[in-house]
Amino acid sequence: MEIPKEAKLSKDINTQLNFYQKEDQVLLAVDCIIFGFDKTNLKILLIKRNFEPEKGKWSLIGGFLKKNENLDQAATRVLNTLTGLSDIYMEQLYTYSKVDRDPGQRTISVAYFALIDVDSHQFDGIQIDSARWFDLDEAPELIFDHNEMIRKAISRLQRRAMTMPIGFELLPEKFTMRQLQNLYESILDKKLDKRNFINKINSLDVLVKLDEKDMTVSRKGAYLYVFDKEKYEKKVEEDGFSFKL
Amino acid sequence: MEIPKEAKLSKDINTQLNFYQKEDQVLLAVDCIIFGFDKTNLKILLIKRNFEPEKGKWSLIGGFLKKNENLDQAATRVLNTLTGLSDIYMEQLYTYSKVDRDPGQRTISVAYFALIDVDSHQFDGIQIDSARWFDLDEAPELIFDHNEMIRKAISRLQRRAMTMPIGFELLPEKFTMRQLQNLYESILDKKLDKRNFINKINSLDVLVKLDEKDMTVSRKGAYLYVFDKEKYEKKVEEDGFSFKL
DNA sequence: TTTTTATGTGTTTAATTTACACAATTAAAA
DNA sequence: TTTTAATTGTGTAAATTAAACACATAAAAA
Repeated sequence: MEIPKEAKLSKDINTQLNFYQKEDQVLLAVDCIIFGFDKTNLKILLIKRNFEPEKGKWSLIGGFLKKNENLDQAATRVLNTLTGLSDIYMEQLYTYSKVDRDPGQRTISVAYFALIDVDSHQFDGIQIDSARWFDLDEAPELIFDHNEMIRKAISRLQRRAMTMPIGFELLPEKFTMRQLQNLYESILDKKLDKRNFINKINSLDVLVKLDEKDMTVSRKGAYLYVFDKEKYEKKVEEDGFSFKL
Repeated sequence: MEIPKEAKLSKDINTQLNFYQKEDQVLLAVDCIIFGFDKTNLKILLIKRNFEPEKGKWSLIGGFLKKNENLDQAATRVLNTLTGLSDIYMEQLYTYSKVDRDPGQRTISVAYFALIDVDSHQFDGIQIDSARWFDLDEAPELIFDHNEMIRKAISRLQRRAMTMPIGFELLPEKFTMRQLQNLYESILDKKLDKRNFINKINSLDVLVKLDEKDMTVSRKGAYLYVFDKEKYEKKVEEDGFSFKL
């Protein structure tokens, strides 16, 4: 997201709890940390700015809140503009407000993170040369406080993955146990024991094992699973079940 | 699903750049959920609004972000204005942006929560503006989305209390084990086993037991403890210790 | 036929969490 | 002076959960 230099801000400064009309107004941006998983590695989607300031530098995608939408809608719109995708898991992360965070103009940014499955969504948006997937540990230096946003997003994702069934948002509908384990290893950035992982997942009793096998992955093939969302929600509703890995 | 071409994406970005002056600006408020503990119950501090809209209704304290401060500073300032207190634990909670959340004007609000010890801080501030402490389950209907903010704040506080040593922010410097347990029971809204609680706390090895006793609390008296912040931070630093209750 | 490569599967041990009860202290009351 | 009442302070056993650990199977490729 670009921030123009010629900022035009109200000069009014008031004490707390005054009539609204006299208060300072600000630009409110949304920036999206887009996580993707390609069956092996966790990645983030970045764009290269082709405009000033900070032209040529890598950045999160972003945009400004419009008058007639809320922040969730703004984040969804911004994501859709870049990728063409809709129905994507998104979650508000944190609001960044350092006075000079954007050298162009006073801007407050609400960071969101999104989870998408790279392979299932063969959108062309990332083919354009200004957007690219980066492995988490290969992400370049970003503009403003975007690196800080990513760090916080990773940490939030790690926590969420342990306590909510959001990992499936990063996988195709059908996936192998190994892919699921790879995903968690990528998110948590550590190796997991295969048998303990599978035992744990199975004990949660929210996956359905298909008869179908993925034969591309090994000579033997690997059984495919799907996440049974209805079953999960029923368990939450009726038994107060909570997904804990 | 729409798939943007390179040209289309560039155009969007340039449009944004060229017409930045026309980006909508908004009022950015901060609202503070102030938790207090009076050695028995967890409470929140509310004020009765003395201005329109919604004059006369109960509300969180709040104010507007000024252009020369960041959100943390705004929240600190707002809290200080009401209570006269500084050096208070505060944490950003969530940003609320429903289009018509404030009937007066389009306003986005960043919620913060604060933790203070009611008894140690005999501040005069709560006399002004019809401020009052409410037990959590006796809080009245609030304006706008403030009840929703409180629900989220409670849930965040519950999580934080289990994983960070923030409970001590709600207690006087010296406290008894029973007071600490009362605090956790209030926060988590459930009874805890006395012996298990004490064993757990002691196993963390971050409290110092004083020779001093609090004689007001029972005929026998109860030993006073203090949280050894330096020791805690040293453990975190050197051993990667993490506070888990 | 052998090699290669990834899948699929259980048990034992350690660590953590939970359940649970009674003696000690001392002010106040009898 | 003795009894009563209220609250503190303390440990162990059982249950649950987490962690460590190895080999046979399938099937394509060589």
